[in-house]
Amino acid sequence: MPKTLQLTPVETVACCSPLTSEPISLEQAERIAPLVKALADPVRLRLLSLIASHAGQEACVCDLNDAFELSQPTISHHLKLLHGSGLLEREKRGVWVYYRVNQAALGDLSALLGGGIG
Amino acid sequence: MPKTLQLTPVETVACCSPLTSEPISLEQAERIAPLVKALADPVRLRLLSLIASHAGQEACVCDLNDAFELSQPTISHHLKLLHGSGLLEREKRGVWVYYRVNQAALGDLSALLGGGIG
DNA sequence: CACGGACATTGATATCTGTCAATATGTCCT
DNA sequence: AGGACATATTGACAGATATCAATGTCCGTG
Repeated sequence: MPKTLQLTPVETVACCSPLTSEPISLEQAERIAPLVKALADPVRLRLLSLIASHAGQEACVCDLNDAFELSQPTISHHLKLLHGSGLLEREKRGVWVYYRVNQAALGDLSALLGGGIG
Repeated sequence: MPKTLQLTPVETVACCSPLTSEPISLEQAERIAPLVKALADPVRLRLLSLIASHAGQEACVCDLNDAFELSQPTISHHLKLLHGSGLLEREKRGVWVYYRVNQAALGDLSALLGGGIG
């Protein structure tokens, strides 16, 4: 296959002025929405918060599973979504998988909403 | 009916430390998620952006309808969702209805993600 | 090499969501 | 009052999503 330029949703958000400075385009909206959607779930919000505030700013899936009354595949599904959107980074160490928050991604999203400098 | 204390999602978010400072509770997550979900759609992102950057920081529904290739009920549906979540304020003037962005709401959401002071 | 444990994938299902056509509501003008 | 227009509500439907049970994959250990 051709070597197409592949950007994560996060990377495509980073370039944008705040929502409030000028109307965003259809294309921008369609790139940003999946990122926001990745956050728009109570389980994923808690996952992100758990990981971000965990010692070493990272957490093993085993820890996360224990924190919810949900099946292991369900947690795995949410983690995959967060990772796919670029909000979480993934590292496998031995048998365990560790996730950490992509702070820049969260920051960009925050700047998008919060006004910032534009 | 009894005079129960009713908070919009926005009002319940404003109180929270950033996601990254400590693990949010189940209850917090369930209050925050609807607010994020209200943003998690390309049409609603564009609506918000259009209104925020419009002259006078407000826009009439008629203007908004024209900006999309969607039916009038669909736009009305999205506006209702944004208004219900507290992200948009609504004012009827004569036959027209004007929406404006609740900047504080956006700001709170931004702070929730962006770290802030905690 | 076989087993067990950690995590991911698949397939099924119930619920939620975005959309539109049709209709209702409310307001101004004549 | 009646008609025209702006917006909202309802009902229906297709597609997305959250969840689980079952199964697969990968790695370390005995």
